[in-house]
Amino acid sequence: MAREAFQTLTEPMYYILLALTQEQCGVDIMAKVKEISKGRVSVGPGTLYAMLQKFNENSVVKITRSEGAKKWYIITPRGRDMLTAERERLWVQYQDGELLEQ
Amino acid sequence: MAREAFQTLTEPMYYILLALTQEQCGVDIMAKVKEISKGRVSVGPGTLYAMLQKFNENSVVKITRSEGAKKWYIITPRGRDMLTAERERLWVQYQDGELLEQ
DNA sequence: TTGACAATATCGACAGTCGATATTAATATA
DNA sequence: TATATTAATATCGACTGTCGATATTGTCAA
Repeated sequence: MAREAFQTLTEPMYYILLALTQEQCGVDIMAKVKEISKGRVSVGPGTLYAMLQKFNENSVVKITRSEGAKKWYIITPRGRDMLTAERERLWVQYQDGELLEQ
Repeated sequence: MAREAFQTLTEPMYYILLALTQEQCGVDIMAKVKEISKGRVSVGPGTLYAMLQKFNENSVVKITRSEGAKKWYIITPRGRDMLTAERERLWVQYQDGELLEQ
């Protein structure tokens, strides 16, 4: 049986989904990721468009409209759930590192 | 030019290094990762031994002693710095997800 | 129509993950 | 001493995701 997809989100995935809490087209997502991460993270086109396809196939994201090749995306409820779960996981992982302080 | 190694640590890497804040051999690391993560994370041998080699080559970890094939490892100061940096990154990424709450 | 541009899509090389399996070494037992 | 058992490490191949370079597609202005 196929392993559950997107068990833990990678950093690019996380910021792509965060960007898609508002409708955005591809290039806007790249800009938005930079904005949300205050310049720390940048996602290249190879990663982005491959991921958008995978996310779309898995109903994590959906296409809202398209003009020619240009497409707009937004996160789905399922995607939001994944994002929330991932955020909690980040918190737990951060907490598990507390033994560094000792 | 080679890209800087270990820019962001993956979840397995993070817990392996956390386990190595005390001297451990391979199988003990696997057990320790489970313990630290309260059962949430488990690292298989394929991931572990490949990573230990890479970490060792990059002075993230060092071998303290060996008996036959069995080796003990511990984190280096460089490894500790990486772990601290990664922990801060996790916190930042968590914070960047705050816009989900709005 | 053509040229420039904006946006999306694809490509190949690479890093890391994973469980299954192989190898190695120490120990127990006949 | 041989041999079986066990514990631990090491390797393998398939797979997912990343990345920047490049190709493709579509739009608009001249």
